[in-house]
Amino acid sequence: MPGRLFLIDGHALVFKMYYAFLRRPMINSKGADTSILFGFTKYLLELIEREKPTHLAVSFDPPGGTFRNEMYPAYKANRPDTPQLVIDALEPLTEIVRAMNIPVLMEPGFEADDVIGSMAVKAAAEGMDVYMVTPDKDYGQLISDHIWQYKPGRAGGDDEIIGVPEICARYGIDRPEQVIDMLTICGDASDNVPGVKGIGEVWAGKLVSQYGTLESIYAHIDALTQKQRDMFVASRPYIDLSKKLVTIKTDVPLDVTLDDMAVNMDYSPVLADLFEKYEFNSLKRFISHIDKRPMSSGQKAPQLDVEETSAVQVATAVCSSGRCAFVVDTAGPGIFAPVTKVTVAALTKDGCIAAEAPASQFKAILEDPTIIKFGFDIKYQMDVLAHAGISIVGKLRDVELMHYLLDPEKAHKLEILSKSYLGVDITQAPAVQKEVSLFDEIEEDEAGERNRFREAAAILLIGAKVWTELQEAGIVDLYENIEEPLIRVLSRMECTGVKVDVPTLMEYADSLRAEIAENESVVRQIAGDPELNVSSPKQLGELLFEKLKLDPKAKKSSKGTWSTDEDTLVELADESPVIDAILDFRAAKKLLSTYIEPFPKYISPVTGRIHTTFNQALTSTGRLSSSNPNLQNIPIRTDRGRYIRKAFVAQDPESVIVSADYSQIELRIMAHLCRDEHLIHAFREGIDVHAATAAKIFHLPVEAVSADQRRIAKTANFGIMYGISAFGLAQRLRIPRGEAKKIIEDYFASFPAIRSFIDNTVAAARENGYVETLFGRRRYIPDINSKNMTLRALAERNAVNAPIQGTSADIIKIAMIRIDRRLRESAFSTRMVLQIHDELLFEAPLSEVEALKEMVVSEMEGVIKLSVPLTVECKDGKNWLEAH
DNA sequence: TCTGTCACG
DNA sequence: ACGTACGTGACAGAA
Repeated sequence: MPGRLFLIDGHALVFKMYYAFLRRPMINSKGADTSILFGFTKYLLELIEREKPTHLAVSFDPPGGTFRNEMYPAYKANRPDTPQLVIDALEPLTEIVRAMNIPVLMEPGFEADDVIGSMAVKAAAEGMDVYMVTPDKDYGQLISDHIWQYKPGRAGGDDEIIGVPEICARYGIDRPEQVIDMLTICGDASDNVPGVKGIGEVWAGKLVSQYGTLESIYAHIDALTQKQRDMFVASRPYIDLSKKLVTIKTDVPLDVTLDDMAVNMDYSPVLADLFEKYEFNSLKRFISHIDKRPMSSGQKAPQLDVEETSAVQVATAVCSSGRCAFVVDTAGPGIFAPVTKVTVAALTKDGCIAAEAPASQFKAILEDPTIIKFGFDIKYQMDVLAHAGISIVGKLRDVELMHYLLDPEKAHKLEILSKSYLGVDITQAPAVQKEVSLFDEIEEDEAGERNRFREAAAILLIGAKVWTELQEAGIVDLYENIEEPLIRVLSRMECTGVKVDVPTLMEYADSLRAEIAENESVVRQIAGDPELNVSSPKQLGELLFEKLKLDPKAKKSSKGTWSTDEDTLVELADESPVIDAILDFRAAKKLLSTYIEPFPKYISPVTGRIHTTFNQALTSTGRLSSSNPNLQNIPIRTDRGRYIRKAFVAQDPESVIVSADYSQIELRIMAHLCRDEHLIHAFREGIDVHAATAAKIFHLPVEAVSADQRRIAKTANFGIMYGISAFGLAQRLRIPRGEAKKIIEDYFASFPAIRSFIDNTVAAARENGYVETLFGRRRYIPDINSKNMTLRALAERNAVNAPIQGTSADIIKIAMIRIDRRLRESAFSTRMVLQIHDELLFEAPLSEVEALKEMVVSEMEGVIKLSVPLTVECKDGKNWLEAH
């Protein structure tokens, strides 16, 4: 019978999982250690998915001794005691394996080796391809044309398949059976198998290869060197015993047939119950096809029972369980809105209870460092509670943020999570109003619809599940070391705000308005239409390409409308003076309508400052974003735009703005990730990296690189990180496509490591379904296998870019956390006010500037040691413009 | 609400 | 033959 039989050495795999999780075990919500169960089960499910076995069995060592102990009492005698965790895992594991319709092979008196060996030989004789899944080298002796050893890889590494050629090469022998002679000679300290003392693997291999068998070595013992002869003779009395001990039996009588081992993925509903019990949330996808069955044993209809009770009772339950969920209600939007009430939920042995009360009644709980707080968008709640004189102390488990780490591109709304994690509809709007500007009208009507009790309970229950998923994904560290502490840092920054000088803005507004009016009239005049709306792309398109008949080569965009973006217009600049007028109009209008006019309304009457919102659970790559208003896109690239930055000032004449920014951080990260020696060298030596790139691709000495060549190299460097195409590069550099193609070819020829980094990263995305940053932050790339070439190409660019952009985001987040801590511990008055992806902005008293700069630079540069240095530029000035 | 445009890293 | 550099947010007009 043809097919693929996988025989799993259960004990070996259990021990592997025991050690894999030793440093950071998985603890479920009941406090039970599920590391081994989870690791083992996940390995099985992935093995089935990846290798598609037709037949499968797991073998465990039986309790009690085996025939080897009878013939040699010292066998495995000096093994350390089996860890309790391993012992405890065996029975539940057997239950899981059985629920997966996989037979458990166990024969009293024989080890798993013997059972697997016997089954392997038997099945191979019947025409199966057999894979013995084990890391144990003893199995090498069983390998044949139809039997392989399938060696599980170390964490993250690939599994290794060892066949006849590999095993022979490994020891330098001719036939796999000689592994027995090898093992006999070498002995096995951990099993107490004596072997020939003084002979190691190298000599054993040579001798076995030369003489064929152990017996033949003894037959030719006179041909050995004196030393070797002595060693073999000394071992003679017990060498036969050793050989018996290391020889795996292949004739154990077994009842199990091939049919019994046929893979049957129609799993028992019991399995779903077990996954529920152990909280294997991330494994449910493997059994989703059975999950849908109605009314499997013990499954309840989805519901969310919350008993509404008194604050005192809830407080008691919180203290005894050590955890709670909380939801804050405010009168109106914004971080200065007064807190109206707080709802707290807790678990008791009878279920979930919750109570609402004025914030002050829960102050003790919220400020108790020993209580774990579950919440949703905790940063906002921290902001508003701070103004009510309440701080949130202790561990923070923000359901939104945790879920963001699991898959940043999924929706993180509470009602969606409730549906998917609990099967419960909690009705209406998210737990907390977000992203509403300070002075928008308060939305009425919602209050009656929402149920804070249910929301708080849902947060608590979802929180436990999402937490186990973080453990399963191995990204608890990312949460606890980066995102969780960052919540407090960002909250402080939001509450601090930044001072914007309105008179500076207003003065500028007047000159911009004049410029806008002037250009508007020029355009209207040329158009011969006093009604023309210059801000309307549609009207502009019609003017330029129909009325004025300017080069109509571009008619792109989805709806077939004329494109009038800056690139298009610049191409046409020679053909009509109207173009320059339009461009000037647009530039001035943009500044006025985006960066000047809206700003006064964002100034808080409480602080006189602007308080942006940093969105921590939004981007696909791990960056922050800023909104209401966005302070991460204040102009800098043009002089007239940059002028806006003059309005970002320090609070008083005794203070200044300090700006610190990473130099070329993404390019440095790429250099580190791809280990390209030329790039690394340039950064280590402090050489201008774009010039160095130009020198490589144009085959010139660095001194001979022209400004234009450097510019081209700089564009190419960025392009590479974004997943360049010849078309894109050509367009950006305004050169023919052929030239762009040549540049890209020369680039990859000059930096071959980058080519393979890109290929490897795309391959990893295909293999795992996701890519990750240096700190383990994930981005899933589902389109990597799409048949749609455009989608797939985009997915490949994302796969390459996400680890670079994301690692940079991780690094500056760590810097922020450490700087924030130093600011507080060293009692600086300086406050961190903004983060702009690779730049941090501070407001500092003059007296602190020097100490601050030194501290900030050293913290930012010292976040992590890469193969290239991280360098930071730090300057100060009266305003943001001068601090650059 | 969607689209086009443009500000930033 | 196809589409064409990564990640954001805000504004104005069109629908």
